[in-house]
This record gives sequence, structure tokens and C-alpha cells, in this order.
Amino acid sequence: MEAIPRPAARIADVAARAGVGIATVSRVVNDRGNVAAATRERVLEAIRALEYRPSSVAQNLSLKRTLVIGVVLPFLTEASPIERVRGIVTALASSPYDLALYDVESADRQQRAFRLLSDAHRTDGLLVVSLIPPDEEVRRLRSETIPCVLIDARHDGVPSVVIDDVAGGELATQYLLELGHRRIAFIGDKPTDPFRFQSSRDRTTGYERALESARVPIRPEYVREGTQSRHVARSIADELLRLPEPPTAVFAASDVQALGVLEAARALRIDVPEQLSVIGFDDIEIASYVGLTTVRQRLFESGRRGAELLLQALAGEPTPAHVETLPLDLVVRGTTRPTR
Amino acid sequence: MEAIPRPAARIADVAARAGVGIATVSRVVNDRGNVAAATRERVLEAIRALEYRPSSVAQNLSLKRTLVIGVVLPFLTEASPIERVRGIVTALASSPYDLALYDVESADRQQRAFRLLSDAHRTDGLLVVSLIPPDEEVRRLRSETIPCVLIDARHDGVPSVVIDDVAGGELATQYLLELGHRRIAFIGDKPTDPFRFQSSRDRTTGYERALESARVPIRPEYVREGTQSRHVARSIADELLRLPEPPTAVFAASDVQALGVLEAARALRIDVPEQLSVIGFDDIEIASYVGLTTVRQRLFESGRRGAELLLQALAGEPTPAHVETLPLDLVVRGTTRPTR
DNA sequence: CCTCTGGTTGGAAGCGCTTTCAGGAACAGG
DNA sequence: CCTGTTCCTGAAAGCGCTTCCAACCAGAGG
Repeated sequence: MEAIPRPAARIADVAARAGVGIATVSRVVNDRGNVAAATRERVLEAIRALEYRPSSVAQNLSLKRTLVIGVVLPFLTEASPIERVRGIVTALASSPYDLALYDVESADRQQRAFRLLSDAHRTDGLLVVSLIPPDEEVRRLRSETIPCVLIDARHDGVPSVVIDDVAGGELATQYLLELGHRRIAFIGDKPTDPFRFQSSRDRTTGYERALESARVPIRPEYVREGTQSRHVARSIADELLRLPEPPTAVFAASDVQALGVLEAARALRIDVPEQLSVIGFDDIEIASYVGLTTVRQRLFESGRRGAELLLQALAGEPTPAHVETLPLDLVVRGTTRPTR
Repeated sequence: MEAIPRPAARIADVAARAGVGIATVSRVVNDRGNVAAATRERVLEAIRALEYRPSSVAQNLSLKRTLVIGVVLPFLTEASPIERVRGIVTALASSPYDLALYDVESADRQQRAFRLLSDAHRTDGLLVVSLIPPDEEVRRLRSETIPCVLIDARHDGVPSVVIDDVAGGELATQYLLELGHRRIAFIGDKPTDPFRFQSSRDRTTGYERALESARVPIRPEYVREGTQSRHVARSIADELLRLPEPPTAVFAASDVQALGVLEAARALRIDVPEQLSVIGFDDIEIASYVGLTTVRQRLFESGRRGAELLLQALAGEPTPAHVETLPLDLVVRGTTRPTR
């Protein structure tokens, strides 16, 4: 337990101690053939004695790779990105790649782009989650042949793992319609949200389509937008429920927002699901605890699958499909009920 | 949007194009003084034209640093480590350091130690969460002067951020006692769990102390151990509640386990909190949704604080205290009630 | 006994950057 | 017009590793 600062051993130290050339040490370390057994043993002994570990930085420079996969995503603090990261971590666990996380939550888009770019060199591949990379950046990545896979985002020519948000919106709305609901409200994200507004908009489209094909008129006062937060969703729901003709069902574009709706209902002593049906989207972990009916998207799976695709690309295998669409399932729990 | 693979520009390319030496380019890039304005402009122009970005790998090799902080932790898939990671990410956001995640969930201890060691070179500092690093490793880290901070773990001479688990256990148990409960069960982790058994054991100690000072006899059949899972806790709780003389209150060593207790009670149609009080530990996000009374530990804060300490050490500032203990709070929600 | 073959080995060149060091230019003062 | 400063600048030496290539050694075959 001595605390004498001693610099880490370098390959030359090992070579000197074993009385061989550094090339030989390198061969032993990397298990590249043609080293006499006796020599190998001597080198191994020296490595042990010196506690030598190759500097990955130097290896990387020499090999022109980094063995790290960059994951760029917004809102790491929220439940659904976390779920995806879990999937990514799982897929990467058995690979030689490390994972570097870049949360762009607070950064403005400029800075985000900048970081991405300047980090291109320190990354063998990129996983971009819920973010659409600027054309400029995609061009660069491609010209430097750094593989990239998008998760929950699309960009021409970049492989991606997505869901069909329109279908998801339809699925949820149709289910409510089947239960007999006709006054169905929708709470989505603000289109000004630079990040995920596309998927929310698609879900809105799905909602509208479902209503249209059921010949239920769309009431503008039922279609609301807020930010992706329980708090805001709660106050929107509150307004909705105080309407002269309140909805009998609410479709929230995310579980987090659905939880806000649940809170609003509770505060107003409106029983769910007796007086109000609520359906969410995502199926985050909490959803199962509170018994929320929702549209499940495979968040974990999206991360895993995206990482797998990237790993394939990194391995030089051709990336199979350009856009991979993950299935959605309706998960019926306790917050929805037929109208009586 | 051409897809012609073109290798990334190197510093020499920039130098050539600008008609200067590479040293000058380096000076411009790093904003190190003494470059004539005209020269600087020419270099900047070349950088722009070639879309030059310095290779951080090469920089790192030259500078002998990596600008990455390694975070080693088990069970990234669970709620509480995630919460800590969030704190770490937050603290690191404004620093130049990147974050590399090493989840040791599946790996056995051997491999974990190995990874840690061999990665020492690719990391400027280490944050170890809920894991006690082997002496061997600590020695190495110290001799190579790689700063390290422990979160939710202790090791002689290594700064750490922890909580007082004994006090936490006492806090929870005392509260139940104050509510009038006398038949209080405890569900902790199996001591065989190589990872977190220490904190669970400390909480058990706290539980026992509280009972002792209240002169309430400890009943062995009330003190149970399981793994850190809702499922297992549920079946343990089930057994507990079927006892001829079932407990009127359960203290679970973690919120996740408390949720299992809640499930068991629901299945047995035992009303919480009317017939059974339940208190957890941690205050993970779900706890607030389900209204679980619990002992809050500042998970997010622990990550942030640990990262801050590491950053300080990295900056050469002396690390203030060796062991920093974060406060615990009793959060009373809806799963506890006085005995009538 | 000599040449050939194939397994071993070390020297040295790179990977792309930082930084030291010394040389040059320009300018001020004498 | 000369000398001393002050600035600017580029060559070159690392940083620690991989790998090409040439050299070497031994045993096999002739």
C-alpha cells in the first residue's frame, strides 16, 4: 500500500526487462503469432512484474480507432431515453467498445452540433437518439466513413430504428373509439420543441386519422399541446376536464403526460377509469406500477437494436435495412374502460 | 452530399495549405499566444476549408491525458444507479470531461477488476459507484496518481460520498415505532450479494437498534432477506403476511422491495395503510407516484457531489473531506399510518 | 558441408499532435 | 548604420504503440 507515485510501465520498459525488442512485446500482448514459447514466457513475466498495461490511447492512435461508441441524446434525465440507453449498454456489453454519453439537454443546437463534430475523431461510431443530425454533419460523418445509426429519428441514407408514430396514434385512438368514447382529447408536445416534435406531430396525425375514419368530428378544443412534462400536462388536463363538455377519454402523447392527466383527474375527484379513460404512450416502467393503459414502444429494444446495427456496420458487415420499424403494442391496464 | 470517402484532414494538411509549420497551426488551434494576426487568419482559413478538427486521440497521447472520466457501477438497469448517473452527467456537463460508462452487472468480479485496471490508462479519473474496489486496484490507481472517488462505498484513504445506512435504518424503524407499531418486519438483501450487502446490513443494524432502544424484542421470523427485486420481496412479504401473527408494518431496505410488499398486500386484499404500513428506502421516482413513504437518500446529489469532488481532484485542488455523508430524510406519504 | 526455408526477432517508420528550442525578422534605441 | 530586444516561426523530438521489413538462426534437404 505504498503511495510512491510511479509512472505506469511502458512497452519499452517491458522490452528492456525481458531483454527483447518492443515489437516482440507487442506481439505477445496482442497474441499475434510467431513468438518462441520461451521468449513469450519471459515477456509475460516482465509484464507481470511491471504491472504493464498497454496505453489504449497510444494503441488507438496507432490503430486509428478509438473503441468508443458515442451516444448522443437529449434529456438523459427522462425515463424513456434512459430506457434506450439501457438497451444500448446491454448490446455493447459483449463488444470491445466503450460507451461515451453526450447529453445535449442543456446545450443549444449550435453547441450540440459542434460537440458532435469535434468528437467525431474520438469515436468509432455514433448512435444518435431522438435527434436529427444536421445534413452538414451527416455529410462529414459519411465522408470520414464513421458509421452512424439513428434511434427514434430519421435521416436520408442513415440507417435508423424507429416506430410508426402515426400508427401508434391511430392505435391508441381506435382503442378508445372501440370502447365507445367519442369525446376524446389529445395532449401532445409543443411543435416549438426543437427535439421531439416530429413524433408528437405524427401521433397527432394518427389521432386525427382514427377519428376521421370513425367519422367522429375533430374538436380543436380537445387537441392540446404542452411540453413533455407531467406538470404542464396536468394543468392542460385540468382545463380540459373543466370544459362545459369535457372529454370522456384522453390520449396523451407520452406516459409522463398521461401521469399528469391522472393527477389532474384525481385532484378534481374524477374517477379513472369510471368517469375518464386515459391512455399514454411509451410504456415506461412507472406505467405498470400505476396501471396505466398505454401504447408500448420497445424503448429498450430500440437501443439494443440500434447498437447492434452500429456494431454490424463497425464490423464491416453491410447494414441490412435502412429503416427498421419496431412494433407497437396496445397494453391495456386499468385506466381505460368502455363508456357505459 | 457527396459520398466520396475523404480522410479527415490532419494538422500537416492545414499547415501545408496555409503555408506555415505545424507548430503554428497548433498554436492557432489551441489559442496559445504569439501568432501574427495575418498568419492566424490564413491558418483559420485553411482549417475552415479543410474542415479540420484536431484528433483528440493524438492530442491525448501527446498531452498524456484522456479527458474522460470513467464511471464504474453495477446494475445500471436499476432505478437508483441511474439516478446517480444523472447527477454525474449533470456535474460533468460543464466540464471538458467526457463520461465513459462501465456497467459491471453481468461481469463477475474478476473481470470487473480486470477491466478497471486495463482501462486505467484511458481514464483521467474514476468514479466508482456502489462497489468497493479491491486494495490492489486502489494501490495501482494511487501509484499512477489517477484520482478516484467512491459513491455509496468506502475504502480507506479514498474520498467518498456516502450515507449513514445505520441511521437510515433507525430513522425508518423509529418512525414506525412512533406510529405505534410493534410488530415490524424487515426485508433486506441477501448477504451473499457481493455488491450491496453492506448497506443492507447496516440498515438491518439500524432496524435492530431502533427496536432495542424501544425495548421491542426482535423477532427473527420478521427479519428476512431476499435479492434486490420486487418479485422476491413480494413473495417474502406474502409469507410474512400469512404468519399466524403477521407484522403490522414492514420496513423494506429499498423502494423496489417495498413495491413488492405493496403488491403482496394488494394480492392478499390487505389494505395499505389501514391494515399494514410500509416504508421503503431510497425515494426513487416511482415512490412519489405510488405514494410510498420512504427514507430519501439523495441519489442524484450523490452522483453530482462525487463528480464534483473528482473534478476538484483533477484540477489539482486538495479534496476537502475524505468521507462526505449526505443527509437522509423521512418522506411521509400514504403507505404508513398510526396503529389504531 | 552448403544452401534453402521458415520461424523469430529487432529496428525503424509511422499514427497526429504538443512543445522546446533556436533561428529570423522587424523594430527600437544608440 | 549597428546592436539588442521582442515577436514570430518551423524543425524536430517526443507521447506509446503497431507493423513492415530486413536480418538472423536453425534445422532440413541436397
